[in-house]
Amino acid sequence: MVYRRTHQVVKRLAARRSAILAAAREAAADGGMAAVQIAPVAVRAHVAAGTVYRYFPSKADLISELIAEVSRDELAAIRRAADAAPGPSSALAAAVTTVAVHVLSQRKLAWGILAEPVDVDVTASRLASRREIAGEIAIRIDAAVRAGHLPAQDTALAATALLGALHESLVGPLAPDNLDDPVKLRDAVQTVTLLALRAVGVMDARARGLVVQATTPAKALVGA
Amino acid sequence: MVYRRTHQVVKRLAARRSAILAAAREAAADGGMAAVQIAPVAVRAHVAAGTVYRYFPSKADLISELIAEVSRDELAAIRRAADAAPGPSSALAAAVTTVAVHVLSQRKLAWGILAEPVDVDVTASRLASRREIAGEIAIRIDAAVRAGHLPAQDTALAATALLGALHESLVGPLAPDNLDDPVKLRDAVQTVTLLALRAVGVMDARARGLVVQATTPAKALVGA
DNA sequence: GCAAAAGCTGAACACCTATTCATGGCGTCT
DNA sequence: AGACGCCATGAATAGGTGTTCAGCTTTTGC
Repeated sequence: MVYRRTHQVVKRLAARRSAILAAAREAAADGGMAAVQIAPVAVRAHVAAGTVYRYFPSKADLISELIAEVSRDELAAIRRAADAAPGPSSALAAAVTTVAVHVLSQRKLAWGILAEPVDVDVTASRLASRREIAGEIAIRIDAAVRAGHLPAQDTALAATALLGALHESLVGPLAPDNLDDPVKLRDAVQTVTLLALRAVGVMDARARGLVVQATTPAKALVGA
Repeated sequence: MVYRRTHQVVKRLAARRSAILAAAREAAADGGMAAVQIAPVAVRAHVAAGTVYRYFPSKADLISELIAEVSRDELAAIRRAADAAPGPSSALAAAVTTVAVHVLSQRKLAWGILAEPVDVDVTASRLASRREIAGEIAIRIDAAVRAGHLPAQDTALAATALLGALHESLVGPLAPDNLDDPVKLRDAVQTVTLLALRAVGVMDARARGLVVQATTPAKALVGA
């Protein structure tokens, strides 16, 4: 063998791969999943269309990785927020709020990751993504239940329902469209968080709504 | 003019149109929206592919009407159930239960109507469908609020969130897949109804969960 | 029965984007 | 410096499905 990948090359390859993924993410954040087409993404990443296929076997794989990546970031943010909370109930509230703020900060991207029609099959990665997030929420609900703050319940189902409520009301087609106003945005987050927490049995949810103020402002979360 | 539509012909045309819509509905109930393709639908309706275009300008229109039709049926069922209830809270519970039972009875169809990726743009009719159903739920929430059974709240947002919770947990990708068992089915309906009612502030929701027993059994609702 | 008009047919077309692959360029090792 | 081979290119290809339309069938009114 007269050719071996040098460290420099490996780094360049990795960078290019990241660039392609980043380009896909930008495209999705910009115009939804519909905008994630091979040719435009390639242009964004400053490579040729064929090059994309040297890094991803197919468009489905590209989008799947995109979903996985966003999902990982989201999960990390949720954990960070929840772990920083003083108790199980606050942790749950923080987790819910984090999801709400994130999806609102990146509506198009969230819609694309969650539910937007795509011409390739990405059900598997979407399922995995939802499972991860729902699982994390379920864990937090469970903790609150064990701490005696919530009634016993089917935590998995409850977590799924919570996410459904958040997504539908904040990024779904019926979501209010005037959420650019920061005040209304915060109101929406608070209202939905309140609903979600009451759904699982929190009684003093209104008081906990204040945790919204304690979390990192939306701006800082946009990039995460 | 030596040709005028006779009553008989008008009836035949209407019948054919219905047949095509029915075929589309069957296809959707059978294999989701992905199965609603012009050629197969035409076969099911016993017409040629071209004939479909004599009744619907495009596939998007066909699917839009399908969505509208199912939505109308759903709305009627919700109203019927809610109006039969003795009071505002029961009406709300009945409405929620009806939605839950219906989507569970026709998972594939519901998924297709609500969220399944489609290759044509049906956002408008989906939006209208959601708006109608959510509006009806909002009305029922509002009635309960006015009766003093629920705290004041943004009823439109609450209704949207409720539907999101129902849909995600019952027909979404994370929905339990063993809901063929009638017992588990009823459990799921009851659990999700409980969650939904608590979300809007019902305190004695557990007791109201019993309304599930009072509603028409799933079997009778399948065709509706 | 016949001409005119509407309805129906289904094979051919059109369109759109993911995917391929022959070609050229660049990095690596002796 | 030179030869070898990986990497990148992007125009051409492929494939599938919605849509069209010229010809055929059915219905109507006389």
